[in-house]
Amino acid sequence: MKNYRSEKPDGYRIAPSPTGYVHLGTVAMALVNSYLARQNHGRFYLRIEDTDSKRYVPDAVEKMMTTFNYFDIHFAETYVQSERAAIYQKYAEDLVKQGKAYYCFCTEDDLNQMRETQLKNNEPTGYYGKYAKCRHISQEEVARRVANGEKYVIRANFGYQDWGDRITFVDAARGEIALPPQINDPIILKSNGLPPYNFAHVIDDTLMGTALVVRGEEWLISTAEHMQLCDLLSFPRLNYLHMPTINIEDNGKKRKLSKRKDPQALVMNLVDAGYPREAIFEYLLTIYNSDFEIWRTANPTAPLTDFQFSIQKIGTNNPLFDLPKLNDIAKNVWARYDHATMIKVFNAWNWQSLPQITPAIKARIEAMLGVERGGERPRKDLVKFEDIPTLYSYLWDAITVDGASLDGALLKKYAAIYDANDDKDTWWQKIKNMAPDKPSLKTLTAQMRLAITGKTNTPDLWAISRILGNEIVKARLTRW
RNA sequence: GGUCCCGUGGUCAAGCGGUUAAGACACCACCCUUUCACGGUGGUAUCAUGGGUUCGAUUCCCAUCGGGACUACCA
Repeated sequence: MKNYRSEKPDGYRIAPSPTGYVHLGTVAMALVNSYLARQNHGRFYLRIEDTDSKRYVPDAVEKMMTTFNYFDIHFAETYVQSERAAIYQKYAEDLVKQGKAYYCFCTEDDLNQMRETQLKNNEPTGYYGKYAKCRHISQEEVARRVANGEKYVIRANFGYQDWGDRITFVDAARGEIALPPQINDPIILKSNGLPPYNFAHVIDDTLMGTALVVRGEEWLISTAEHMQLCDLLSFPRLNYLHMPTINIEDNGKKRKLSKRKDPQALVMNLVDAGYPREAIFEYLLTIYNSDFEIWRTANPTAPLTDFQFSIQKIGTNNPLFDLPKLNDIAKNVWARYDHATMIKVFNAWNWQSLPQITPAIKARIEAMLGVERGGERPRKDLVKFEDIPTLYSYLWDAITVDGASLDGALLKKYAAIYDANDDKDTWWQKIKNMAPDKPSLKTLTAQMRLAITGKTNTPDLWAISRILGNEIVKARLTRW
């Protein structure tokens, strides 16, 4: 076991519970912690918080690791809380021996009854004061009841300590916070022999040497209890940083991103939709570090790891998830990639999910991914691969065209001179020759574009025509 | 209900006692353009409210209101 006293804590971590899915917020925490670890020359580690036996999900850890790997998130160490039961038990028993914790035999019914009474009397709910019945059970009785096979939990005895009016600490992002002490005697060991979050957190982060506990804002209030637990265990108090949580607007109300209602909440949904990983990182960085965008503008092509993450620039508001913003970032990320990278990323994506995909169409898509790419002003119309069937619908054989405005004779004239082998200048020269004045160049190209692609708004027509080839282009031109 | 956090445009936000209150997204207009884009320029729009403190408050204090979180043998 690590002796925390002899080492300077240098760890940063994420501590998800294994539900099988990685939440956007978890990726955000991973991102922030890995920056902090890198910048402070610390370790970045993973702790699986699986002490809730009711919430067991098979293969959950494997599934999460797949996602982390996909995002190139790697850990120096990995801990699993359920494998550490003996450690928590030892600390809990030690506290019992010191009179700082005690066995509690109250059943669920007892506790429900207690809560009802408290509610009825307008008293705060919880296990405290006169309601903490098991505080005073004698050692003999404890031994007897345990021997009898009665179920029990271990509770910290906060009642005997004097915690003062307030417990204060400095949150790395928010400054000084003053909280009333927890007066309840919290459970530190559940009847299944495992600790709940509060106890496991304090022990693990102390033993594992966490320099800064970076976690969601939802933990802010319980920090008082965590400090009391540290005190009880004679551990130095931990350092904390509470991050804002990402919300979403629902009927004019803010609420946390929910994995059931909001597909964006699960990062793999975003990935499956064909967003670039980097866009997800960049979006999270714009949310969590207000000068990221300024840095990105100044360093358009620098790798993300060059960015200096700053704790001072973490906001304290809970931001709303903004899909248009993510989309914009995605466009810019794609625009930075070269054609070879695009093809690589596209192939790594589950392109098989595209409708009616054939080798020929896939080849067209890959070619399309190179159109107007590179150079000073790359095109920015692709958000996510999932959009390809609508964005580049003309790459499929069957297209629907609203041809009401099309001039069949004109298009046939163009079909007659079109040759996919022409270079761009030749192609353009032919078009100019075709339309000295009669139809303006603008109308002519609009007609061609509509007939060939079914759209009024597409990338370079010459490039698209070449990808489709003589046969298809001419067929589409001559059917009006 | 209690406790804690938060409150600058539609969204993300800079600001940290004196500013024409940055910037990004979205929206609109115009410009550029050998097609479509990209890009460029400009525009609409913000300090929740009420009290203080101060020569002066977006900035500091208090109250109100609003939003969020916690209040489990879940994390």
